[in-house]
Amino acid sequence: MTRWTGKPAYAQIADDYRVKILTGELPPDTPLPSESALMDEYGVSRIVARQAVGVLRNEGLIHTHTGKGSFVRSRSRMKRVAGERYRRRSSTAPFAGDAHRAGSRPDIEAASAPLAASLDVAQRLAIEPGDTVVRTTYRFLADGTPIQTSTSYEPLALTGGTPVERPEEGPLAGAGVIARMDSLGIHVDEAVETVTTRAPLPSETDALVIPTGIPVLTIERTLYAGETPVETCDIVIPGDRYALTYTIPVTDD
Amino acid sequence: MTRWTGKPAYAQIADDYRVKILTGELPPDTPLPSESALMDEYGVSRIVARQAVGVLRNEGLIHTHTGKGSFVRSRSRMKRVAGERYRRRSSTAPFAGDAHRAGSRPDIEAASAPLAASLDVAQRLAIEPGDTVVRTTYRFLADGTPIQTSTSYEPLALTGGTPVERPEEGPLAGAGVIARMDSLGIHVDEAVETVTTRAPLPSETDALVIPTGIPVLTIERTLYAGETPVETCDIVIPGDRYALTYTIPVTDD
DNA sequence: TAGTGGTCTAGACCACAAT
DNA sequence: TTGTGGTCTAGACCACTAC
Repeated sequence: MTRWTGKPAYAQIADDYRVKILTGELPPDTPLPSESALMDEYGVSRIVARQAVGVLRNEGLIHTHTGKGSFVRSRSRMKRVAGERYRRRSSTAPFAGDAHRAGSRPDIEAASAPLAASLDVAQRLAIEPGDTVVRTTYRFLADGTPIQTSTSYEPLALTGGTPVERPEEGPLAGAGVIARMDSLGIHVDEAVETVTTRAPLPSETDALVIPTGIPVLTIERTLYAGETPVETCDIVIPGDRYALTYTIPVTDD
Repeated sequence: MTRWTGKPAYAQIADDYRVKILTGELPPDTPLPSESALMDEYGVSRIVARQAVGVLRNEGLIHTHTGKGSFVRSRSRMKRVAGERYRRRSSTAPFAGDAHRAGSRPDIEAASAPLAASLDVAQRLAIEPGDTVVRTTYRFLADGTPIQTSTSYEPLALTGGTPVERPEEGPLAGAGVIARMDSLGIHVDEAVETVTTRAPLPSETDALVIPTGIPVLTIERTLYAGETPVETCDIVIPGDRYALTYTIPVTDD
């Protein structure tokens, strides 16, 4: 590493290979040079070679497997179209539709329990903190690999004592919130989604099998029947496997 | 580091401080122990202490400054509400409104030039590859700090020879695409946005001053007048400074 | 001047994968 | 058995910051 271009050695090595990956000179699944090969090629110590590889891994451009090597990541994204998700008459939950369109076999794990609403959840549902809500945690899988988690909260005041009190049980199990609420005469007519991104929590890394360097998309979604919030949930999806599409009407003000 | 819990030392140290940060035990701007303090506390070498700090930095939980130390990052997000952005009669570009609502002083840099449409841009605008488009690159700043870049493409066939051919010049400079198109009798009535997340490119890190470990949100947006796309653009925003809100009507299908 | 983080060298042992 | 990446030690020099 004799030439000095104002950047540290590891950054220059990372830059070189980033260009090769992004231009397609190194297509997906191509192996990168081993750490010792990089040491020879650039005349640096192993730490520096590793650091360069680490940068690319943290950018999500490559993945590494011990004993095998580093490989260019392939990027393909499932499309989640908000407008298609929220249809009153669909008989299955929106996720199943997404998966079918992508040619994947969907699977949903769900478990629910009542609990007292936290301050945050109470605000989102326009109820009092401490009021009872039914919390349901979901994990969605496509072809056996987990691809989305969701934690949903519904006021027990709406569903308590009805056949649809628990989303994963009863006659409308797996049918989706909108259909279940419809069966109670509650007609959801609006969904509000707030999208953010961040690094995954360790628990999310486990639950969703997220490789190092991949951020997650988080969606805070609240469903409204008129002015009344009837469900709110937190959705977490791996950022490299999904694209979210929204259609917004342009109004006259 | 005598106790062994199945995780490498650096991961355990990172876990300890991640918990302290996420639970609020270490509030924003709190300094973390220095590397040598971590070496003493856990009985590890400097490399390991640094690695632990590096994990937290890559997760966006802390930021480090040479000669000063590591500090818990403060997280506050600007809200970008899609429904409020797309109003035909607003006199300023949507970004200025976002900024004003957040109490920030907005500033917009823009530069445009004609060029031949790439395959991708041509598909998005439903024109032929090679057709001339006007490309405008924007950089949006709030209180002097860059907060969003955008690269916009408009078919020259729509705007060529009119006073609004270049977005940053003419009578409607800074008024936004929708107003400019309106002045030509082209009435935008729909926006389609596709949101993804990824690590920033080096150029984006520079242009947006993105700290290590922060992903970006990318929005591919196309504006339609009826069935006709009239503008498409690629928006890049730092993932830690924005939340995107969308309102979706629930239809009967 | 002392302390901080940023970079780097030269080793070492381990688990895993391919042969 | 050989090569790979994963972890770790014990040093070193530098630039920047605070005092």
